[in-house]
Amino acid sequence: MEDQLLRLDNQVCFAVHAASRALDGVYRRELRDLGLTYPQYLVMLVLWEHRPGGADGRALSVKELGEALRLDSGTLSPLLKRLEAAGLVRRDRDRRDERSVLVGLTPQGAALRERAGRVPARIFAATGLDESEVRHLRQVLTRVTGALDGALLEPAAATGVPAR
Amino acid sequence: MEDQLLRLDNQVCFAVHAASRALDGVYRRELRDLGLTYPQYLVMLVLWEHRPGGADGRALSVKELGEALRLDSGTLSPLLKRLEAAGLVRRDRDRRDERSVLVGLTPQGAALRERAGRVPARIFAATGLDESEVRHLRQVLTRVTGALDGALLEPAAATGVPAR
DNA sequence: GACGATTAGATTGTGCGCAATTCAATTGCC
DNA sequence: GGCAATTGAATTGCGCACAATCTAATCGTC
Repeated sequence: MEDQLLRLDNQVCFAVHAASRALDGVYRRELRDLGLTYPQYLVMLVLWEHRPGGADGRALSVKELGEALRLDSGTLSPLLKRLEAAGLVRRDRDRRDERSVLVGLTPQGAALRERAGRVPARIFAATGLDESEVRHLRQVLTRVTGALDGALLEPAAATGVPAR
Repeated sequence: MEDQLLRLDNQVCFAVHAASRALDGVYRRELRDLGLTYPQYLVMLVLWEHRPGGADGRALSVKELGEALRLDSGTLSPLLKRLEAAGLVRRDRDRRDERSVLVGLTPQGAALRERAGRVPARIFAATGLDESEVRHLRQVLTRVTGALDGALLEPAAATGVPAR
């Protein structure tokens, strides 16, 4: 019986892993003519979101981007350099705190938003889910991610009863 | 309103992506003293499963492993070489079909199964889910993965109504 | 104001994942 | 039997992800 539970658990972890890769595959196709990968698209989404006006909305530091996307500088630094090389973002040192690098959109980066507009609908259709399932799935996964991140902060063996 | 839905869709995709990485992080810690990464652990799970007896259970080809794990040779070849270098698996050409490589467990690889036994329970605890939630989540994700893989086989723009 | 501690990014190294290509073995067709 | 097409692995190239380390800037404390 315990064996049953454990097998089930393995399957759900694998299911998350496999679903993530399958999503990545569909995004890869849908983003190809935008010249973006899925992680790059995520960065662009955050940037688009934070300048709802058109003008020169406020830029975000690498740290803020990392907090929003749960990524560290080891991932973001090279990714942002690629977006910069593609002409989509600018990276400038913050004059108020020279440790920070502020990431902002170029006109081309801002303009890309419109072309990316149809992507979510295609992905949504490809999942075969309805809206309430999406809502529920998001809620469950967000809770799980929080629990997993919390578990990582604990010693290491805190899976059950506290030490007596 | 539609915009709202699209945002939700972006969120659920990100939730899958983030949950997958969070899971990977917890597995990383739990598998550290086994010397395995999560993908390596998945390969070992498949091998352990396919030789339930103790003896010299049947080996699996790289192709069969790839089908079970949804991975291609570009990922599996170097991964299996690392497992081989670690002394956990053997790789031998199939004498019946010299194109195939059969992957089998070494005694050390088989022995590792026991030490890995406690891992699933720790992961399960870390997710904070109960058994029925796990079951439901697995079912939804498996369905989504199938739908996404199916969508990849279609032309590219088949998001809605078929052409009239 | 000087100095140790902290913080933000960048860099390096390792491994996963996939597309595209290559090569050898096998199969199919004539 | 001979040759083209197919199949199974391996390799190459690129990008993501994370740990560990490094550097420079800033902050705290005295």
